[in-house]
Amino acid sequence: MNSPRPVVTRFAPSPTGYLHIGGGRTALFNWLYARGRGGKFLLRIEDTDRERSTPEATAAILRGLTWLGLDWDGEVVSQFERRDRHAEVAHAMLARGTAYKCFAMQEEIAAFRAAEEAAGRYPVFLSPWRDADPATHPDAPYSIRMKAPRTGETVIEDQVQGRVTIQNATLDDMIVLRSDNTPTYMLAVVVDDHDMSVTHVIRGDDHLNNAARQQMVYDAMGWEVPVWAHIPLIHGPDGKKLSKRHGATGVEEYQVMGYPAAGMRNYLTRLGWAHGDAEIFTTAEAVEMFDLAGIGRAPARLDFKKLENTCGHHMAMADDAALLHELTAYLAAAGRPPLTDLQANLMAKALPVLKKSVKTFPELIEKASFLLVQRPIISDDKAREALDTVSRGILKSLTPRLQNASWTKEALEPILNEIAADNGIGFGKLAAPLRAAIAGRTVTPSVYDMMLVIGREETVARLSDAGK
RNA sequence: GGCCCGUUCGUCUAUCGGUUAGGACACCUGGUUUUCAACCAGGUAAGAGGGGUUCGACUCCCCUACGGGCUGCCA
Repeated sequence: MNSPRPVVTRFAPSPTGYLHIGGGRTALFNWLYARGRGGKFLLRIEDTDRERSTPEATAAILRGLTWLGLDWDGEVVSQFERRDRHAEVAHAMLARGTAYKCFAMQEEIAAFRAAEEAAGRYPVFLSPWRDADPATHPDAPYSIRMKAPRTGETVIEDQVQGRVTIQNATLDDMIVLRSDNTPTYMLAVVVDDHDMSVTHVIRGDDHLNNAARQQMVYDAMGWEVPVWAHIPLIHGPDGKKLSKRHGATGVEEYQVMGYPAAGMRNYLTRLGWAHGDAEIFTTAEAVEMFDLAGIGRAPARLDFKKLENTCGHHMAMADDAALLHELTAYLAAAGRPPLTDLQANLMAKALPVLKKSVKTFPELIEKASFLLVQRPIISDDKAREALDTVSRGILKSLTPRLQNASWTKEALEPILNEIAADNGIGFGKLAAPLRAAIAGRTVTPSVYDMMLVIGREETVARLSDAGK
């Protein structure tokens, strides 16, 4: 609070799997907050758990962030590589008298906890070494425990949750440095956040209780406590914590499903955060509007329908060239065949029309099938029905009329209307076989749009094929 | 078990003691249309329950219920 320091936020995932959608949102909030205030957004990989951390997971997290468009400042920090510094701080605490050597064995502690729990009590392990005379210390491995206050309370001034008070008596003297000299998470986060000059810690509220213990470390070292903001976790549509059984939980899965990144950002920003009635906004606008005060206190549920709707708006407002670029990236990510040069050219022409009515890239591909197929076009069952003998005759009579027409909607419209009238049918009846002939299916964009995109030559060729 | 947090339409939310409780998604109806869409107009729909405080509570306090989190020499 009232800190004169420039804003520095960070995202600090542990590399034990893909980037979770909840983690992606946490990163997004940190990113928005920093970017909106001319601050820095840092990335730190919490890889101190050597058993579970993998370089593949780190790579996946970076890919996910990159896809979401969240760029970080400076180098990615590896927490593991900072272990010497963590140990150094633990020893500094020792020297300051805010920590002590504990020789209690793990088995001893585990047994104590088991016994307490069996007795129905809350196990707070009080180490007998807390006030022991150093002269009595055995020559044995030890861990370093923080000498936490036993009485009173610790108050967390949280920007989202408000003032949270924790009784110190419910907290035991946590270990900051293990007996093998490696730091625990509680120590490492604080040391890293301090060293990285992090001013605002925005993270999941599963860390709210941890904040009290971490604040004690800040106090023990005489460091300035950062601004806390613990945001509620994302839940599945059923209100339960989001897990695999709800379907996609990884950010990259959403890319593979074909959601545009801009729509994803907009949706995720609005999930658990509001700014009046603002619903659809650009990333620049989000950066401008985002604040901690707008974050809700209750966990929000993922709603795919709204995600799709939001994505639809972003598809429609996207820049054509950028959209084509993202489509290419989508195809690669989804393992679908890339566009040929010809297809890319046609797509560029069709995009201004197609983008208005699609929500995702798979839907875009579906609507664009007329320009992706090659002659001879293979019709589906419904299209074949539409191409009955009578219809084929009509198409045949249409072909020569198209040869000389100028290729604009204004010029084509009267011709098609005339053909329809000549055959005593409405335009709707004529449109069906036209769709079938041009696209091989009955659900397509408007016939004019298709004809204009593929051009006269191709249109005539397809109609001729169908007329045979 | 203990501690901490949360609870407004089905969903995301606005409201910051006085509103016909607003918007968006979804849903329903109608319109438009060359199909599916898109688009336009309208509609249904909410303060978990119970006590207080107050002239007046969705807003403040307490209890209950429900949901979530933490309770490791994991992060």
